[in-house]
Amino acid sequence: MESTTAVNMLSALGHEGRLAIFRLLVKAGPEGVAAGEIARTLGVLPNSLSANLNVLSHAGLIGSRREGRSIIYAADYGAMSGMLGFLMEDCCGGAPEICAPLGSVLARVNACAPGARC
Amino acid sequence: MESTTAVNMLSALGHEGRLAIFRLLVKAGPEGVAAGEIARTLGVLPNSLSANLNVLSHAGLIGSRREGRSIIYAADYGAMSGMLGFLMEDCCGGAPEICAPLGSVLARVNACAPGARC
DNA sequence: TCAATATTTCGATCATATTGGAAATATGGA
DNA sequence: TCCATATTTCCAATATGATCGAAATATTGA
Repeated sequence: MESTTAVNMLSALGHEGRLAIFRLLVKAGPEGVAAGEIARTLGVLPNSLSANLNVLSHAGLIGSRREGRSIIYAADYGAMSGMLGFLMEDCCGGAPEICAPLGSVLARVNACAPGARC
Repeated sequence: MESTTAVNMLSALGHEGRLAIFRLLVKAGPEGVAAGEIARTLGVLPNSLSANLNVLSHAGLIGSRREGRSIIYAADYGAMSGMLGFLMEDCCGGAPEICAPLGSVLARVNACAPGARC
């Protein structure tokens, strides 16, 4: 993963409202949640939500699909995993057994992408 | 972990220079790296580095200790682990076996705190 | 086509973060 | 004490991001 990509993701998440949105979607799973339901759940204005969803989407952290007149947003677990892996790269010099397992586990999270059985 | 804490950490990392500093410290391990060496390695101005180290420090992501006339900075693995755990909380509803292992692994990373054998 | 719901775009104001130069502080050695 | 090294603080210019109201677009059903 490029450093710029990770920076975009992290700065997107470094915002109270966007972090709440993303965590909601992470909990919700690959099926995702409609924008309106997100707005209702978190109690935010629809235009603020739209702007924040746009930031998260451009960062690659979430994806969307239309369903009827709603637009469903879902976390991109693969992207998140890539970002976490980038953050932990060569943790503690790569040698210690304490940090090493992260790599393999993060790789497994990739399987939790939208569309996968999860 | 409080949401505000996680936001501070993520927004601290959502910056090209600070992410580079933090990744350098994550790689370096609990012994840490002197500020001057960080500046030389990354090729940044000492005042910019100082400001960025301050942001990372206030976010709780790194710690510091004086050693002679140098100040040694080191990643706080426990804090990082807490932030990652907060981000992944109840991933995919908590049920799926694909996301669940993250929790246990992140707990183990806590052992990689400064001072621990790592 | 008309009305209702869902979401996005626009535009202005306001606040906050970044940058780089220069000076200030702190430590160690001669 | 004096000097060199290491790091931080101060400052002003610039740029970027957040917020909110209001209007615009898109989809569905009558």
